[in-house]
Amino acid sequence: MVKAGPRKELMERELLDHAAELFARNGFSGTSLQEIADTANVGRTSLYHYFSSKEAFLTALVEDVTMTAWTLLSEIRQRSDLSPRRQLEAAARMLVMRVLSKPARFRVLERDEASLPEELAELHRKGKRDSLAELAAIIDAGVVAGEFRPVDSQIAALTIFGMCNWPAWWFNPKGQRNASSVADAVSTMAVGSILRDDVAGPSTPAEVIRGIRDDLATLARMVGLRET
Amino acid sequence: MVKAGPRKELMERELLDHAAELFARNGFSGTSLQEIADTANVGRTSLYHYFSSKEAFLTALVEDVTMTAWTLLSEIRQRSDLSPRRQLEAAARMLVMRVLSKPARFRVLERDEASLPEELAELHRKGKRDSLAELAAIIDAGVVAGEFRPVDSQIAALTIFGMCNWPAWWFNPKGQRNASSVADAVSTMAVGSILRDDVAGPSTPAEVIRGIRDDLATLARMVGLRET
DNA sequence: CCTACCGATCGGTAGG
DNA sequence: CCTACCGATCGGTAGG
Repeated sequence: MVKAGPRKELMERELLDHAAELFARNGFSGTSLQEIADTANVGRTSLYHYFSSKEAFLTALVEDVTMTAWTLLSEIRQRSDLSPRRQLEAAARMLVMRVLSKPARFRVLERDEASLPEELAELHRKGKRDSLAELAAIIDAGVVAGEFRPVDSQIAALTIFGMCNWPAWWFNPKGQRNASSVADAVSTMAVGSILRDDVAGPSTPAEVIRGIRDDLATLARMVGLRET
Repeated sequence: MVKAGPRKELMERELLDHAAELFARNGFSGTSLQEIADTANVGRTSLYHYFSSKEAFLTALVEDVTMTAWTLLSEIRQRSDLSPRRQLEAAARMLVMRVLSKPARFRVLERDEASLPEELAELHRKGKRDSLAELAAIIDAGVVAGEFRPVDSQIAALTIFGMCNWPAWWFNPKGQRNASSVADAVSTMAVGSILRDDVAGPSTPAEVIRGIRDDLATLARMVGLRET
């Protein structure tokens, strides 16, 4: 990695931020280089000093966003100190925080997927596929462990990605809610959405008795009795 | 409403379907009228016989989609035969089915919101605002009734919209899952995401005892005893 | 006068 | 970081 001059780096960063906002609002095709230049008060052709093409803006915007989710999800899934439920909670929280750290870039990536150069598009598709598989694996583990309902883990994983990505479209960094509280709320909802619970309520006396026995066992542990 | 010739209506419908797919894939700005014309095997200028401008395609695509959600949600919220929980379940199911009936149009509406003519954009914003309020009202009612956890109803409603809209981006009508089973899965997850349950588990002996008392009351009802 | 188009070309603007 | 341009293609409209 060649160290670029700080002036140039600063300008690149500023141009990218403007480009992200414009691409997120009007799309890649709907944004002209002239518009990007205008927001930065430079001539249009001067942009080519920093980015070799319009596509290079898009590449720079999304390349740091595309591949990271899979790595992070994989690390969470391998943490044996966390139950699947806690893994899912951590995963959802991480996904929301990640999305809210750069909301405009996520909207661009989601929106203008088809405009990505083929090599990057392939990385992006692989990243999505692998991330989905990691999240589905966490969910399957939780189903086997009895923590989660016996859901279709593909649909559940896709739906939870939806929950975690959606804040990119409505979150206002200048609003009253901070990213962390949104992440807490969404991750709690994500866990709740597939958590095994008394959805239907106990429906037979036998189930009620089993519930009482569970409660008594919990109570026994609390007061220090050995399990019988 | 003037009855148009069936031939013209048929052609309009076919053109709209092609336009929806192209707009959904490459965006409004990223799609040329030439491309739409090519997929329908007509000359580009012939399109002007059916639609007065490129914008008219966009308007026709989304105008039937924009305002309907609010009406349907409002009707569900006013059904006094349904508890808030069942209202939420019905609402989520309806939202998913609605999205999956025309996935491409929903993607276009979400993606190219900024390209809508101002009058339609205003309707769209109002539709989203009102729909959010209806869903939040259902959630608030459920919180008051004790069916739902005491969530921030705005965040919860936005997140549930996210869950219900996301299938538009991954659902494959030719795949093995049908729309109805996806709607069932997502609506169950939506309800579960805010349903009051033992999310944290009982944490004090007093809570365990309360749980046992609840179970005993349930058991008493089952075997026909009067509540004490 | 209507419909369903056609080949050609308008004035402007795109990325480079 | 500008001026001066290019090949092409854009959405939209002309006459027939």
